Amino acid sequence: MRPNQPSLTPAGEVKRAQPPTLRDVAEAAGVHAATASRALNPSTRRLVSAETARRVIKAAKTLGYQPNPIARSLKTAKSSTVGLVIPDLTNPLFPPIVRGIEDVLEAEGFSAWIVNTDNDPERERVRIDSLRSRQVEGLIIATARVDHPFLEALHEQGVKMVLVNRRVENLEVPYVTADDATGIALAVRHLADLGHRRIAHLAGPQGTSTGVVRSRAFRHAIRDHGLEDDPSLIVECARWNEADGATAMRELLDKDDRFTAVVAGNDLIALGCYDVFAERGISCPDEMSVVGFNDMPFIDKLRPPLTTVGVPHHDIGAEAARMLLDCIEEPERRPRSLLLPVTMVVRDSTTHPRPLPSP
Amino acid sequence: MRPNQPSLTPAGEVKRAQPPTLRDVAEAAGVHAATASRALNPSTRRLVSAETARRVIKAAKTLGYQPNPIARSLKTAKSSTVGLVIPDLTNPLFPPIVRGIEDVLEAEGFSAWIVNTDNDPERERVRIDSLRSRQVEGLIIATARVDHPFLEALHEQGVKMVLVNRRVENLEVPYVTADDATGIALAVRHLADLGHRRIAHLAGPQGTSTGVVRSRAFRHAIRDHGLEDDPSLIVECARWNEADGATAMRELLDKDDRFTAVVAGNDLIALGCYDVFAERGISCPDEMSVVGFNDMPFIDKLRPPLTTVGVPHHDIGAEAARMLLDCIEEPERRPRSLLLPVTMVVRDSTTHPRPLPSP
DNA sequence: GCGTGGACTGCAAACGAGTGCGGGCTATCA
DNA sequence: TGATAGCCCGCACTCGTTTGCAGTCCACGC
Repeated sequence: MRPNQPSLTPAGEVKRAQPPTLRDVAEAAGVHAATASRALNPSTRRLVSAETARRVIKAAKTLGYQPNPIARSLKTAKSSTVGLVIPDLTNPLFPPIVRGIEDVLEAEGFSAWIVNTDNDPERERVRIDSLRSRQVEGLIIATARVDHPFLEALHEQGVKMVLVNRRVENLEVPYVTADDATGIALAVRHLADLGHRRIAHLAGPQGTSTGVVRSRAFRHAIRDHGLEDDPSLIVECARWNEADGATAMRELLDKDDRFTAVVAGNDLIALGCYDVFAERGISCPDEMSVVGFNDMPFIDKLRPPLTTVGVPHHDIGAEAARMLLDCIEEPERRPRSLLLPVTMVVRDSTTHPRPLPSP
Repeated sequence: MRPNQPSLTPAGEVKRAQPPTLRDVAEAAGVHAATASRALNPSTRRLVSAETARRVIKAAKTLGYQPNPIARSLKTAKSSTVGLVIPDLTNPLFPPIVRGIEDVLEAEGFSAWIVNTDNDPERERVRIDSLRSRQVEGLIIATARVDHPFLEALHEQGVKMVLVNRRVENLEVPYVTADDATGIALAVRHLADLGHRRIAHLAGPQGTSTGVVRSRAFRHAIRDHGLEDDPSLIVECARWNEADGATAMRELLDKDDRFTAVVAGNDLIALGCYDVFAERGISCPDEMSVVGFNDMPFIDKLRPPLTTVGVPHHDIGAEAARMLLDCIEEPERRPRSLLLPVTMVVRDSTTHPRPLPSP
């Protein structure tokens, strides 16, 4: 039945190609499987004598015994596994976060199942259900929207989770995000220092907390610096990508030609601006300054290198993972969230505004 | 003991918060668990009467029954899981491949464990061991080197695997790669057509099949077009990244200033060239043309947009996954490999050579 | 009327590890 | 010497599912 049948030794016993099991170890050490189990598990080792523990451990090592995590999970109802829910892995924002998460999980003996939702709620539901049926012990979620009933339902069912990059309104769930408000304030100050007075904002989707926080911070910063406070200078992008960034930029240019700088909701939206500049022959930064957000990999290689707000992606992932592990270990702890510091990364997409042509 | 204790109904029975099990379904349908199992599994459903199958399925649906994959794996020794071994997820080459893999796996009810090796052999060994102990049914490997004893050992132990982007010498293991040789031939022809006669090559590491195949194809193409065949124009990069690409480019420029174009082993190496151009005030493409390889995301946004060889990353992943599933389903089939077609993507980093300054 | 066969279904034993419980042994003390 | 406590260790069951085997029931044919 099995492709490679167990071969018979001359003595007639079956030589198993299968990896050794706990019983094999026990037998080799001359003890019962239960004893072997206790000897191998540090937290129960005190229940066996030092001598037998030593024998069992040695036998395990010589046999190359590896505990079967599936059997262990079945018995303990713990999987040492968490789910990681992101919109799309090919968005360069996420790989560094994922690495941060995995680096922490790995150190604790955990692993992550990654699922992509493509921002489709139905797909998200299906994929999360599948994660839960795989007995994940918690979820790290990067797809949260401001109003997200499904996540609320999960939370009420007691599913442990941590949000990254996003928050959900009225939901007592820990989150880890960059300090978006400060980042935007830094960006606006940078432009104001350069002399810009009329600054536009291509806001991210207002269905995401990130979009809301950043655009609110933008309005505050404009007022704090006494800059031109014109609501029509704020346009919302439907999604966080280049195409929608370009669309918003075109809309903005069509109705107003007097602003000299743009704060983009994130780097991809800034990329969309670049596309429109190319279309319309606008030179950046001479005619228009742009600031992005995130400092994505390779964004420094663009034409021109993008001035942006640097975000500690790896740390965001790492902190989120650590926080989720904390929640798993002590379920009674109350949620604690984290805002990670950002930095202003000045490159070549921003400069002094060109004096307006005299009329 | 358990944090949320099972609550008691007025009747005194225990209301379990736990998800329903197969026995619950069986009980609800008035049959034995074995029968329920057969009814729920399409391939054994013919063993039970249509009527009971209907009852069981209905009961499962009303209870919201989800089979426990852990218990199933323990019994069947199949995990519906494969391992995916890559050097580093933050290399933009991999996310599209990963998506291709997951799209196929998901459709077949499989999932992937992703591990990053950072090209460290020891780390690779540990991570693959951990995958195996998690009972993965096969591996997709993107970290293969030309000489890779560990992979050979795995293969001899009967571990099913598929290589992506790479091959291993003398190893009968299926692989899926881009048609590297044709890609390089296209790149050289493109430069030859533009009038370049003296073309350099920043080869990838010769410890990887990709590096070997591409540099061999480069030498062939140079001869086929009757171009200047100077071995000193080929420099090997230690790794496939920007820093090593830049190092190689500096070395090349220091010893020869008469070549007018470079074929980079991949896009990241080409990025390294860009850095050196900036350092030394060389203008691209006016003074030096560059061709990359892979057509990474966002590489079209560079200064200047990179001419490169387009590779169907998503398809590579998808085909590799399909191939692995085939190997799992019919272990006796002989290995079959795949070379996927590439395309020439001409952008602005290549142009006619500038006539050499008259002496 | 009895044997035969086919169609279902239940029983019980697995898969590999973890764990409450009890039994055996030794040491200690009266 | 006998009772007791304490330390180790093994027995047996459990997690949820699959599956070989055996049994039941009914219909059919000789």
